[in-house]
Amino acid sequence: MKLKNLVGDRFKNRPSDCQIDSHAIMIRGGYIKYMANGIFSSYTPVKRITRKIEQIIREEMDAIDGQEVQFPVVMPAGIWEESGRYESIGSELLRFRDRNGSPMVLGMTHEEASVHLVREYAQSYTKYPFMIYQIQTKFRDEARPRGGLIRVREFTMKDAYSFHTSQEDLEEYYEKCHKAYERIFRRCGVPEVVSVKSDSGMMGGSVSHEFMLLTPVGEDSIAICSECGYSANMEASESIVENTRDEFSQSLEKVFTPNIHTIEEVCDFLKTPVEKSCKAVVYQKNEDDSYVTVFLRGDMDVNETKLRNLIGAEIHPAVITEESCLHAGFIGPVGISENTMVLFDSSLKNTNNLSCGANEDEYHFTGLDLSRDVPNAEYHDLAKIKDGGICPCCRKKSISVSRGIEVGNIFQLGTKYTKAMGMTYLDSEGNSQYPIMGCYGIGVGRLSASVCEAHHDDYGPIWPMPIAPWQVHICAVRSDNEQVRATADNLYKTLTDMGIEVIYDDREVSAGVMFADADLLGVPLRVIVSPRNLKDNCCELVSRDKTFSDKKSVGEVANAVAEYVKEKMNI
RNA sequence: CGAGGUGUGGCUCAGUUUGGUAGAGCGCUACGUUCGGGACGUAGAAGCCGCAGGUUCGAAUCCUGUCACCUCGACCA
Repeated sequence: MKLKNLVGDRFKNRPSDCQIDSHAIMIRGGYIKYMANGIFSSYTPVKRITRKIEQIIREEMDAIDGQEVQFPVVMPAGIWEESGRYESIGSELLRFRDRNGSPMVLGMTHEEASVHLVREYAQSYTKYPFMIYQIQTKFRDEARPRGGLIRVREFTMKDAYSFHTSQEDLEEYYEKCHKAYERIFRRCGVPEVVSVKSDSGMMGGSVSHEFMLLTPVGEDSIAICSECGYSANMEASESIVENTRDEFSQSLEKVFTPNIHTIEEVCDFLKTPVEKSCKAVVYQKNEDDSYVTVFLRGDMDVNETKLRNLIGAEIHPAVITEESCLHAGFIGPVGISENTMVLFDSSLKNTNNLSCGANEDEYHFTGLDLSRDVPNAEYHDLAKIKDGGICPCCRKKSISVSRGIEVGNIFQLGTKYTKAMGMTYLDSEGNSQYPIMGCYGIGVGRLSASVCEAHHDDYGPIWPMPIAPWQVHICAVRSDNEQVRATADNLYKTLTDMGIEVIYDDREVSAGVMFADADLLGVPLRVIVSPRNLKDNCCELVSRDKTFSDKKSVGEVANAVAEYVKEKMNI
């Protein structure tokens, strides 16, 4: 199409309320228009981008046997009452009543709808497994939208739901979906998206991953190990922070004099009854029979799960007593402060040392004989992971913490929704079973904004060819010149006939305006037709990212463009 | 929901302290001169100064209330 017909203003000033670049660019470039808090309209360029992203998603979902369906945006409260989420979700779920006074909700996610859709169909194990997905508008009444399309209240999302008859089958499919996601992000031009372990939050279930585009403006903090590839959202990451022995000892002395305390003294300090003061978790290492002992405070149940993931071994809870300490190789009382755990290994066996735990501000227990050198002792605070900290997986000091935008996620849901909503099937032996579910989401609009955030310069976005609003941008500099106009018109027609998507700027404006607008549209390949070039009977090809430029004779330019486009489409 | 900030043509902002006819630049319209990185001249159009009360001869400006937005928290399939 011709640029002069494109609806939407492009302008020079950065709007003052835009905090992040992608937001400013999308406003300045005529991509989106603000309507209300967290609610935007999209102009043609961003609509074309998201349409292409959606098409890529469709192809990859279909390739793993997904079936596209569509759920309603407006749903009766009833099915949300079945799952229990009508009550459990807060004001993020928009509730209202229809003309008859029936309670309704605006869909913010569609687990309930997906179960509702298939629970009559899938009553036999022979129907499984299957996956259904949709690409559709969702509404979440977010407390604080921000960053243009990064965090909005109304948005388009691809959400998929798979149903299985065994955990193994779910895990196998989950892995397939994980790989499909990697292909999607690669094809959208952001192969740098990483998957990280995450908390499953209100979705329920156990295993989940988030797909994060790493960028300083992201809302989440992610810990990544450069050595072993471990990665996790900070919310979910187990962490190990090493304290040097000196720091540790110094801090410890502020709280206790270095001598042996009784368990009563420690418990008194911790304000915890003796009988339920602590529990020890002891497990046996694979190698050389040595022990690692972890002491948890009695009410730290949540960390037990994390710990199991961390250690990858059975854990044996026991109330700490003199006996259990002895068993673990230690003598005397042990206490742990809130959010603090201590790991140490059995090379300490038969010393008189007890362990000490630390958090950032306080060191809460004692028994350590500071006069003795204990070279193998490790003092760890598992409460917070830090930049430069120790990787919980490979134990090297190789953790780096980055910010990231969550552009997708995948969950192993289990039977939470099928149970709650009474969906069952008969297995091959005639027993009634609950199907096991997985769910898989990608925020389409957020992904487009994330690509912009990851690939832009001071002048505008640099869209990857597969999702660019147009593939080629023709600038007819001095279109009042007859030869320029004729050449550019002809090139526009030729390329369009070849099936290439062209935005054609034949306005009679100065070159500066023309190039600035082209930069804001971010089309990956630009063809400049101008009197200066035509003097040599050629046209100029320039890539938006400035890494490529070439001159081709007027006769060759169309083929050269087609070749370039074709090459860049296959990334 | 808590703390702070901002509301003035489409955009960026000045004017508010000390009340006195509504301002600039960009953008927009017309004509002319320019023409490879947001050119210039001339002439125009466009604003109930977020909204509602109040004080005053007179309010963008002072007072009260309210709404919206921004930032930081809380929250967040």
